[in-house]
Amino acid sequence: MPTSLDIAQLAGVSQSTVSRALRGDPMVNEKTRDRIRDIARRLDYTVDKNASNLRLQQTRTLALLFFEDPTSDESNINPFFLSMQGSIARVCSERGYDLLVSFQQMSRNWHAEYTGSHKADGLILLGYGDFLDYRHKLDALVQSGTRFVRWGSALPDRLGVSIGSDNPLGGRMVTEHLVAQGRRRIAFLGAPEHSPEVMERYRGYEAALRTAGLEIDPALRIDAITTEQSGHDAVLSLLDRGVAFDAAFGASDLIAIGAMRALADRGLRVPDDVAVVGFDDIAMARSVHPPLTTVVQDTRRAGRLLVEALINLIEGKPVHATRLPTHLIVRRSSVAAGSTAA
Amino acid sequence: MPTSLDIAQLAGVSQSTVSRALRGDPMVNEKTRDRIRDIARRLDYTVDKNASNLRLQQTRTLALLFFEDPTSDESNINPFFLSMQGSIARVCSERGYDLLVSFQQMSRNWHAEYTGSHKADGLILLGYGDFLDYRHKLDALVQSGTRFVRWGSALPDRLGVSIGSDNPLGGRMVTEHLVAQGRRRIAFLGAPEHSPEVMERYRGYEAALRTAGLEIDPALRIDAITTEQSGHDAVLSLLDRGVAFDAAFGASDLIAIGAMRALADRGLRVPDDVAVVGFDDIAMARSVHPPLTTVVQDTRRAGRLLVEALINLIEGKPVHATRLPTHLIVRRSSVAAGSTAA
DNA sequence: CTGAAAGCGCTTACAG
DNA sequence: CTGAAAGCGCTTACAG
Repeated sequence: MPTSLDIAQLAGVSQSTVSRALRGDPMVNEKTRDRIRDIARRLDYTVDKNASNLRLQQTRTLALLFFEDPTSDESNINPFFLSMQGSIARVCSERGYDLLVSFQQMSRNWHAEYTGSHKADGLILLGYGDFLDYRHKLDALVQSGTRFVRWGSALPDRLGVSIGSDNPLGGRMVTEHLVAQGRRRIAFLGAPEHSPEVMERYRGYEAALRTAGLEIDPALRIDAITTEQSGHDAVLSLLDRGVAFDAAFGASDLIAIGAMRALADRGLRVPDDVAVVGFDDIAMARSVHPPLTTVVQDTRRAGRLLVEALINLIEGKPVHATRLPTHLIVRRSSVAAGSTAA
Repeated sequence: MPTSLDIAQLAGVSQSTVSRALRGDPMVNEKTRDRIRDIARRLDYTVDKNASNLRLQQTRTLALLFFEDPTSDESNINPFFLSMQGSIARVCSERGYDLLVSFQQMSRNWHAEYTGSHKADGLILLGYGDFLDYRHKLDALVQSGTRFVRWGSALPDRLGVSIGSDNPLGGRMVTEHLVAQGRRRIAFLGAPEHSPEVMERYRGYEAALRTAGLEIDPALRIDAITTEQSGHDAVLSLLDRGVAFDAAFGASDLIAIGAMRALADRGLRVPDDVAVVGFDDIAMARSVHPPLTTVVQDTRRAGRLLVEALINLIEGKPVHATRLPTHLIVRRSSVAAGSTAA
């Protein structure tokens, strides 16, 4: 690999001048600069990032950390998070940053591993299992002065900057829609205690039921983590307990899709016997049968905001938590054929 | 951030000794080593990667480059490639490598950008648009001595190391299956000229037809790139041309899923009127209606092989192209209710 | 077993 | 406008 010294020798100037010319320093003579750049191009020269990063004390790299649900054995990343990666990667390259991607366990020391070692200037945190563990890790990150942003519900400032959807509104819209469809016994499939976002969705659900004058029956709430299997199991256990319900609100699309499978397994028709709604609008929501009504989160915008917030943080600019609008997209899983409502 | 010099001062030793102790050099006294490690842990010290990489002339980082189809406007990465990322990331971390991820245009100079600049020790190439452009880029990479592996069909050695599925076999299995279902006019949706993998699948299709004594009708072959839209359009144009067919083999699941939509739009039943088969087994293949018969490629193993081959290349060990076994998974999209065959 | 020193390839304040 | 020099934080050959 050629170095700036090689270029300097060929151009008959000092290595300092090469460095200046290549960085576009206006002080260098235009002719000299052009000559140097020509030679650099000819030799296919690129600045050694390790050397320049070391000198500049930066990395121009962001680390995207996905968290696996510890309870699932596999690389079970919710496709919803994966769909954000495209936009994150695009905005990073737009802003001249590289993106390091890693699937993480909660046990690792993210600060030491990424920012402490100067592999990255900051972290983007996506997805997580149980929030109790996660909270400790966030606290530690704040302690160590690590720059990070995360996708989630906006929590007290000390846990860092978060970008997230308007989950309470989403939960309310889903529930109001189901009520408008004439549903009265709406099951909630999700684990509010283990995730603030799910808690917000649940609060929206409760609020809508209350407004509609419907009972909030604890028997209708059942834990589920974000996997099809878990949604499937949740429905089976409701049925086995003999709990009557005419609708199911899955805290995520994966849960809702698993729920639809379980209903089909037991010979129940969606939406005629049970209307089903999810949350996320992953690609599969459109393609399942019947297509799934769900809450759309703007992953494109989310990715952009995450990256831009993190870069602002790194550059010492002010940053605040942001809540993104959501909207309901009604598909067939929640609208019975004979239904009068849209 | 503490440096090794800070540790040295606290431990009352030289900075060299700290470096040796932390790297586990057996020459340092055990007690000294333990003391140094204790202090390092207490200060939350981590080796500066820029400094150590510069000194060692390596990066311990691999770059995963996804190629977007230039004809599609959006971050339209085939989910099949995304599903490989999980396994790639896992194996990287297992082997102590970091993973840089980027969505690339064909126009960029990957060598200069990643390996030349010492951001990565090697490249993993996944997905691409037109092979003609791609081939030039691969040639250039070989010229520059860049270490890289790619997912694709095994081509002549000068284009680098490739890991890919047994596409000819996959194409044959699909076609034999359709023939066994009594189908005689099997459309092929894909662009063999623009992708060696698709060409291999097409060859398998031709071979199976020939063995079955069926005609190879050029009218049944229609170009499509790997998007639902393109599969959709391909079927519409076949229908509009009045080409009769009782089965469609999509060169990818996305194409096949788009084809199913187009058939539904035109009031044709799958599989009764037209049997449909895809290739890849993306998650959506299971969830579409009817579920899609397809060829399973082992993405887990593929990811592992890609990473391990690249690391071997980097370490100067011998590496060879590998072809992975595939198998057909039969779902309802290809088996009519009254069908006698399995 | 340990330390002093060189050097990886840059960037930039300082001097001219 | 340009060059000589310092220094970013490591690793390791060399000397003891």
